[in-house]
Parts: sequence; C-alpha cells; structure tokens
Amino acid sequence: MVKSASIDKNGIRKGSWSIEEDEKLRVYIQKYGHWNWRQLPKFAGLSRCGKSCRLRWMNYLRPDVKRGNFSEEEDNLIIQMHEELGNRWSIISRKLPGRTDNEIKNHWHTNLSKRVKQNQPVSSEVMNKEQSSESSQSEVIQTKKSETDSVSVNTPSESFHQQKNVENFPSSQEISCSEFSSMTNDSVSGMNSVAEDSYSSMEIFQDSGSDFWNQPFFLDNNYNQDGYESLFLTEELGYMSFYASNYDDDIWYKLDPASDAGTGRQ
DNA sequence: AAACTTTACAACCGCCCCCTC
DNA sequence: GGAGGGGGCGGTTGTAAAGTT
Repeated sequence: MVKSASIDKNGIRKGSWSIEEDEKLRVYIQKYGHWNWRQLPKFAGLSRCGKSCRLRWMNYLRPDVKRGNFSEEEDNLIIQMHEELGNRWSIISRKLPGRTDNEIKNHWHTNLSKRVKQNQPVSSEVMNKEQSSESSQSEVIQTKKSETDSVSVNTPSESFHQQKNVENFPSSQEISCSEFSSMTNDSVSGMNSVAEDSYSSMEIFQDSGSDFWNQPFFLDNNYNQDGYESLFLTEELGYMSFYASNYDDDIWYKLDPASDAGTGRQ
C-alpha cells in the first residue's frame, strides 16, 4: 500500500516512512513546531526532504488526524461540497475535522466519484440540502470567501505578537519572522497531552546527540504553561534555557527546568 | 493454491501563491 | 516591481492488501 523506501542520489530517503522516522518527526515537531520545513529534517536528524516531512506530518502524524472509515454524514458532506467547490480538497477538508485533504481526495477517487457517477441517491439529508442549495447560493459564495480568508493560519494579531516577541528576544541568536510565522496552529492543536512529559522526552534527545540542541528554537504554543503565550529555547552559558512570554506584558521570563514548569519566573 | 485484477491510500511531483528582500 | 524561497494544493503514481477467477 505504500511506496517502498529508497534513497536518491542526494542521499534523500523516499518512499514509506519507518517507525523510527515517524517518531523522530513527531517528537521534533511536538517540541519545536515546524518552524521551517526545509530546514526541519536536518535538525530532526531525518534524511528526508522538507516537503516529505510536511506531508507525513499533515496527513499521518498530526495528533488530530482522524483515521478509519468515513461516516455516511462525512460522505454526504464531501459530495455536497465537491458539487459546490469542485476539487478544492483543502477547503473541503476544513469542514471535516480530523480529515486531511489527501484522505478526502483519495476517498473521493476510490469511492464517492463512482457513487456520484452512478447517480445513486446519497441520502435524504443530502437531497434536502441540495433542494435548499439554490436559496443558499449567496451563502455558499460567502463561505468560499471566508474560507479563503481563513487559509492564513496566523491571525493578524498573532502575527503582530509574534513579531513583537521576535523583536524582544533575550538572546542575540534570532530567528526570522517568516520562520517564526510558519509555526502554524496545525502543529499546535491536540498536543497538550504530549506537553506533560516535555522534560522527560528531552532526555531522549540528549542521548541521541541530535544536532538541533545546538540551535535556538521556538516551542509550539501548545506548550504554554501558566499562561505563557510563547516559549523560546536557547543555549546560554552552556546550558539550555527556556524563555517564555505572554502577550499581555510582552516580557520574556526565564524558566527554570529544574523546578516545576512555569514556576521559574524571573 | 496460484495467478490475475481491483481497491485503497501513502507518498511524490510540479505548479502556484504569498511573503520577504 | 521583480527575484527567490518556502509552503500549500491538486494531480498522479506505486504498491500492498483484498478480492476474484
């Protein structure tokens, strides 16, 4: 079902992902977010191209990805939206929480398109919706626009805060705004459960000798603890230090990993 | 049981858009 | 305004699994 793994002339792995690769990518993104897909595999210790990492995360590893069969309700919604929007899989997927565009696209090609071709009645629910679709045409157009507008993951206020935070880093090692802004909410959602063992998983990384310990990073917002809106990891005097900020006071606090998270305020 | 066909879906590829410089 | 880089999207491919003959 998956493409067999291979290595191209540049030493980049292709094809199916191993459990080890999945774990590396998952742990890395849960700790640091996807700040730059192209650079990410290098720091995560993966011999993959950035695009491949992104795809794997988005379609498979993301904690909120729902797996399993599509419900009748989901099928109906896909069919209805495909009728309205065409092959706009990414927009359709936003109406189906936990479903990826790729999954929906595959499901369409393997199941739903045939069903539609056969002109098989889908369900009374969809028929009713279709009957009322004429009257809601303007609503559909509105929806399209709002969805397009919502494609940008960072809200203006978020971008503003992020930019402000970048300007106020306690370290001279800075990261560009574009890199920062690429940490999307996608990487944030549904990860709180992982945050709890944040420190214990750090030990694993230290053992693996991974090179991303030499770099400063932002942490995903889902690691917020005690109301911190952003976290920042840097190397300071030979030690890894966490800085946190909340949007209200725009001040960076130093966190002490030795004590309970969030209690090491400056 | 073996050979062949179909299905399902993970993954790749190329293009396009947006942002930054 | 244009070039370059990065990310997102949709089309397509490859192949294991399931089904059929």
